[in-house]
Amino acid sequence: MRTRAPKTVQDQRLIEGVASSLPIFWGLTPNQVAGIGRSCWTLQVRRGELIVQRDGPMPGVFALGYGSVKLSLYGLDGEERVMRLVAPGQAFGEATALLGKPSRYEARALADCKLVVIPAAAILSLIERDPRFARRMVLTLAERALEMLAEVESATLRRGAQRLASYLVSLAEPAGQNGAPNGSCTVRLPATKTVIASRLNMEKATLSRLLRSLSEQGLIGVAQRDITILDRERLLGLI
Amino acid sequence: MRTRAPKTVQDQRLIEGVASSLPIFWGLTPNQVAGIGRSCWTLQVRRGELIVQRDGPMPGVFALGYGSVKLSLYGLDGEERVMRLVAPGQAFGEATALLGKPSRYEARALADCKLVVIPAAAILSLIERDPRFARRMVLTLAERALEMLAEVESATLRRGAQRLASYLVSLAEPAGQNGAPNGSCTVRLPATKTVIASRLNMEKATLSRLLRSLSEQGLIGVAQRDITILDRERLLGLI
DNA sequence: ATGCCTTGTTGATATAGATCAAAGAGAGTG
DNA sequence: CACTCTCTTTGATCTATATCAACAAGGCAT
Repeated sequence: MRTRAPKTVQDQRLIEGVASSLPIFWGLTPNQVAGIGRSCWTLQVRRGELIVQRDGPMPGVFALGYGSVKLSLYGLDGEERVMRLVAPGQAFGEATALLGKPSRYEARALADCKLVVIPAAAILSLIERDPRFARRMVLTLAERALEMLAEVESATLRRGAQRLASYLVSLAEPAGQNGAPNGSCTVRLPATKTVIASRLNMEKATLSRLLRSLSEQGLIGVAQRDITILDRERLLGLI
Repeated sequence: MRTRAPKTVQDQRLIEGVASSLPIFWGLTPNQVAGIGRSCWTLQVRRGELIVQRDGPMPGVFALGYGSVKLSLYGLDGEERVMRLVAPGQAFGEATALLGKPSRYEARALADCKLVVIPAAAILSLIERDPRFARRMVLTLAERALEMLAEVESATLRRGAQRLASYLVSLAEPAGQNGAPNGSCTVRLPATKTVIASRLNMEKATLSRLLRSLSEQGLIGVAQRDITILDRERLLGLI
C-alpha cells in the first residue's frame, strides 16, 4: 500500500500540492516546499483499510489528498468512539508524530484515499531552521489543544441534542452559506449516520430519535444524508 | 491584586525561580531567563479569588509559585466541571495565551497563591529567536494536546469507577512510591472530594459511593482525604 | 468545649441514553 | 430485476448516574 521511492512525477506534484495546501506550510518558499516534498511519501488505501493502528507507530503527519478518514478511540470492551472525520486538505497526527509516541487512536479509510506522509523529522528540522514556521507550528498545535478542550466541554457538559445542534450548525458554516432566500440551507453528513452518531458520542438509535425530534419541531428537514436547517435561530437556541 | 512595576528584589528572584523551573524554559541561558523575567509580573490571590474569568482575556502563561488553582468549564445551566488542578511548578493557559483568544475556562484559587504571568509576546519572541526553545514549545503543546485527548477518552469511554481508579493510580505515581513493605501506599487528594468529583466528571454523591465500594472490596482504604492503595494490581485491573 | 458552617454520606427516586431486537429501506452487484 | 448487505428506524426494556433531601461529621473561630 505504500508508494515509496522511486516516486513518480505525479506523486511529486501531488505531494507538493497537498503539503503546500496545509496551513502550517503557508508562507514557505518554493524551495522549502520542494525540500519538504523530497522527504515525504504517499500512501494509497482503499475503503475500510487501516491507516494507523491503535498503539502503533505514527510515521509522520498525515495529510489527506482525497478521500475520507475517521480517527477513533476504543474502550476496553472494544466500543468505538469516532474522534474526528478528516476531510481532504486536512492533516492528522501532528502531536503524536512530533512526540514520536505510539498512536492513541486508530485511523481508517472511510473511502478510497490518497495520503501524504510528512515525516516528523522533516518538520522538526524545519522548526529549527525557520523561526516563522516554528511560530506557525506552535499556533497550530495550540489550536489543536483548544479543539480538544472544546471536545471535552461538549462531551461532558452538553446533552445529546445540544451536541447534535452545534454539529449541524458547524457543518453549515464552512459550506459558505449556500442558503435559500428564507435562510434555510442544506448540508450533507460527511459519513453514515452510524459514524456520525459515534462522532457525537451517542448510539445510532439515539441519533435517529434526536433527528426525528428536531425534524418534528420544524427545526430541520431530513432527507437521508442531507439535512436542511430550517430554523437556525431556534437551533442555536438549543445550544 | 497585581504586583506590577516596581518589582521588588524578592519578586524578581521568585519570577526567575518559577520561570526556570518550568519544563519549557529548561536549557535557557541565565541571560535568556533574566530577559524573560523582566517582562513577567507576579500576582497574589487569596483562597477563592478569581484569577481568569470565563471568556475573559488571558494575559499570558500563568506559572504557579505556590498554592493551588482549579481550572473549570461551565455548562449552560451554570454547572461546573473541573478540568484540571494546577500544582506549584506547573503552568496553565499556554494555548489560549499564545493564540490571544479569550479563555474558555475559569481559573480560581483553591488556596492562597502566588503566580507568575509570562506575557505571550515574550514567549513568541523567544520562539523566533531560539530554535531550540521553539522546539521545546512545540513539544510541550503537543503533549498538552495529547493530555486533552486522554481526557476525552476517559470522559467518553470509561465508567466512573475506571476514571476513579486511574486517577488514584496516577496520584500515586509521581509521589515516588512512598510505599509500605506490602506494596501499599497512601496519597492525599489534592482538593476536597466535591472538587475531585467534578474533576472526575461525576457528582460528589457518586464519588462517595464509588470510594465506599472500592474500600469494601479491599482495594483501597479511605481516611478522609487520605487514600491508601491496598491492592494496586486489582485497581489496575479495573482500568 | 460550644456552636457554626462547610463538606461528606446515605437513602429514595428520576432520567438520559444505552442496549436488545426486529423490521424496513437503500444501494450495489451479478 | 431479484438478492444481498449494510444502514436506519422504531419499540421495549434496562442501567449508570444524576438529582433531591436530610442527616452526620469535621474543622475553625469564639
